[in-house]
Parts: sequence; C-alpha cells; structure tokens
Amino acid sequence: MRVKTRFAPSPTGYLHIGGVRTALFSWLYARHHGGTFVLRIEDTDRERSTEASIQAILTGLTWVGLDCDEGPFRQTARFARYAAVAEEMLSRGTAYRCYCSREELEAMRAQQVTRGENPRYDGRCRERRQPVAGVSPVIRLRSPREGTVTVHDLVRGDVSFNNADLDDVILMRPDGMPTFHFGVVVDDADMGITHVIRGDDHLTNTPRHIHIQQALGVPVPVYAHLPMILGADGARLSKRHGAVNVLEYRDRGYLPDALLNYLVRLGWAHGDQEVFSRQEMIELFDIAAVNSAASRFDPDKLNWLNQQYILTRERRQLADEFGAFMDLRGLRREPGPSLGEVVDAYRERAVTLEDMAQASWYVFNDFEAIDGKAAQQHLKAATVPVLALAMERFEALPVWQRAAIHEALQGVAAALGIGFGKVGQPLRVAVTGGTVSPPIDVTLELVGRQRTLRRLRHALQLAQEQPLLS
RNA sequence: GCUCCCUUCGUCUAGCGGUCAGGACGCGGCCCUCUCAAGGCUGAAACGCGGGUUCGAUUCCCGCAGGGAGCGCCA
Repeated sequence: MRVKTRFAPSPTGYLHIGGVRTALFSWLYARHHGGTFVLRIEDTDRERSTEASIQAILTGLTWVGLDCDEGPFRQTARFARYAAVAEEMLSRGTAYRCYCSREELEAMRAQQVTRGENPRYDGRCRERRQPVAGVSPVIRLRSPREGTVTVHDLVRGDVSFNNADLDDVILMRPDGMPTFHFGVVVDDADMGITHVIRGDDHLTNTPRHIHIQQALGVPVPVYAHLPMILGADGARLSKRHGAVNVLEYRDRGYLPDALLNYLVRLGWAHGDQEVFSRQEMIELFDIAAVNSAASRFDPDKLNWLNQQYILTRERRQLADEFGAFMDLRGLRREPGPSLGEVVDAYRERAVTLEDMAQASWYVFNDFEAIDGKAAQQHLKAATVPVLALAMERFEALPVWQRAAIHEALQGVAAALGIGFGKVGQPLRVAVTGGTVSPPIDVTLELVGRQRTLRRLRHALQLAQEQPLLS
C-alpha cells in the first residue's frame, strides 16, 4: 500500500509549535515510506479563517522545510462535493435532516448534564417526515446506537467506545458548509489518505469519523494520535510560555533543522541519540515508537540543540543562514569581513543567530561608547603604555592577519614584562567596547586594521584622562 | 458530570520480568584558558500509591490518586 499522509491545519491563526510537530511526524512518516505528503487547509469556519493565517502557515512550513507533494487544497473550494455526498447519504438514509433549534439543543444538553449524562443529541429528528416551516435544517449522520467502535491507533493501541455514548454528529450546516467532521472524512477519502496522524485532542473524535466512513462505505484509514506538547509548567502551551508561533523562532535566530530536531525528540527517541540530521530522522523515525504521554516544551534543551547545530554546521551554509538572518533583521553587514570569517569566530559562543549578530555587532558598526565599568577597569593610566606600544607594533605589521597580530601582542607583553592577559583585555575593551569577544587576535583581524587603530587611539585618550592609580 | 487517554531524575527520554535503572538538557565541582565560550572529566538527581500474578516486578493485571483531552451548526 502506498502511504499517503496529510497535515490539515485550520487557518485561524499562526502556525504554532504543536502544529509543526504534527506536520513533522506526518511528513516523516510519508518520507520514511516513500509516500506522499498532502497539505490541506481546513477553512470551513468562515468566521475565523483568514487569508493572512493561510500565508503564515505556508511561510512557516516553508521555513521549516516540510514540503508537501500535493496541495495546498482548500476545503472552501470543494463545496459542491460535500453537498453531493451529503445528498447521497440523505437518499440512502444514512443521514437525515434535523430541524432542532440551537436553543432546543442547549436545553437538552443542560438537562442531560444535570442528570449526570454525557451531553449528546438524542436523535429526535431521526424519524421526522415533514420539514419544519421557516427552519433551514442541518444534516446529521444516522449513527449506530448499539455496539462499539474501536480505533486501531498506531501509538495508543486499540481504543474502544460505546456507540451509545456517541450521538448523531452534524455533517452539514444550514448554509451548506460541511462541519469539520464531515470535511475531514470526505477529504481524506477523496484524497486517498491512508494514515491520519494528528493531535491527541482528536482521539475522541475518531469514533465519529469511523461512523461516517462506514456510512460512506469508504476505507477507514490507519490512525495515529500524537501526545500533546505542554508548556514548561505542564499547562497547555500558550503565549505566556514564550514563543509558540514558529516564525518567532525564525526571527529569534533559531535554525529550522535544530527546531525540528528538538521537536522530533518530544515523544520519540531512538536509543540515546540526540542529534538527527533530516536524513537520519527520515530513516529512523518510527511512529509505533512514539510515546503516548504528553511532553513539556523545554526551551533550554532547544537552545542547546540550536547551539550544537550552529557549532557543527557547514561554514558556507551557516554563513548564508546568518546573512539571511541579518537581512531579516535589517542589520548592516558591510563594510566588514566576510560572513564566513565572522561565523567561524563567533559560532562557539552563540546559542542563536541573534546572539551571533549581537556579539559581532562591533565588527560592522562603530559603538557609541565603551561600557563604563569595563573602561574603568581596563582603560586606566597603567594601560597607556600597553595601548601605545600595541598601536606602534600594529602600524608596523606587514600583514593584518591573526598570527602576525598575535605575535605582535606577545612582543608587547614581553617588552613590558607583563602577562598576556594584561595586554589582551585592555585591547578587547578598546576595540569591542566590552569585555567579551573571541580570542583577541581573531577579533582584531575581523575588526580590521583601520578600525582597530582608530578605536585604540580613542581608548588611549580615555586612559590618559584617568587618574594615576594602578 | 460522562467518555477516552496518560504516569521512569526538575525536563526530554532508554528500558520491553533478574540492570550498580542508562543517556541528554539544566544544575554543582574540577581541568583547559588573554575575556567569553566551546571542550574534557566528575557529582547530585527518577520508577505516583495500594493490591495482585511470579522464585523475582520499573516492566504484566486490577484499583486509587494525580494530570490531560473530548462531550459545538470550532477545528
């Protein structure tokens, strides 16, 4: 059997992190089996669906690199089809028109709850022959009232439900819009979806879907219900847990590969392995090995993974990604060294591309002022000779290159009879405006000779103005 | 309330009847060191509770407790 999976978001907001994980697992399953991955936009909720959401979902998926083979399809483009299927069900008697008003249904539910029953439609329109004047009816499924349905779930195993606990689900609204339940089933069947991989929150919807499938006489797909992702505090993931919109991760300098790697390990493991390339994910992913318990989103571990990816990423690629990030954030990258050099120097101390941009800012831009505390500590009268001698040696250097710079600085330390640390730190403060940077020779090389000398001159002035205390 | 699901270090997880219960993140210590990192070594840290089954349960079964999801003309 040729595997076909789908991701079916509803465009009522941005693409969130839980959705990405669902999409990832569907995508992995399809890719692993050499199957097809379909994207379908479930936009039957006209009130809440927006064009902007569709765009956000699409760019989110693109950024993260989960490419679909078919779609995006839109349910709103398939009206006629749902109507035709519903009509057929009506004529075959597997569905019926229901004229109950919302108020009536509300009252029914309230009563049932007070009686301690599972609130559900009691089927009072099942045998109705005559339409009710002035009421445009909904269409309901005539579902079995006895027996059980069992969902054969790839991650949960068999889960059974009593049909008596389920009610006659609404298929079509009065305006001819299918409900979610009807839309998914018809679409999954029409599109030949073999495996439905979706969030845990749909598990209790599944028996209804199976009833619809049985009424339609279409094959029941294989189901796999994924556990939810919770916030760090165990509550449902929401904005107060930090970023939930995928694009926020892009904007904060996360690498899509790292995000996916983090997500794939939420609820799934392959022995002790933590880092998976896309290829490895595809090869090793096994839906049956997915955990059934919900997991919490841990930003610390995502950070660690992102750092690992930055650390080990191929130079050219990282430079490209960093460049794209700088552009996205409107950061200046010229004049200055090549991004390849920058990335080599800063990758070891950046958790995100944002960190990297921040840490290397002085390479491309002139700072307003040196950090006060740093200047006070490192640019004092005693450092005047260090700065002066360094400038002298730098001016004389035939090439502006780290080995030569390093040698020159060792010469300065030796000439003044002080340790390398007494040379490096004042220079660092002078040239970067702060106390943290890559090794001083590398830093100076990147900043460039002209800028270095200019900044040293300025720092020298500052140091000379300090009171003579050492 | 009803139905369904879940339960190993703080977190993500390995485990699939006999293990010193392993790894990773985070946290502590040490080493390396011109700053910050990265890296190396190392330490603390878990089987929710109660019954069974079994020679033996983290592992199988049943309760309980705790968490979660669903019960819409939302998806």
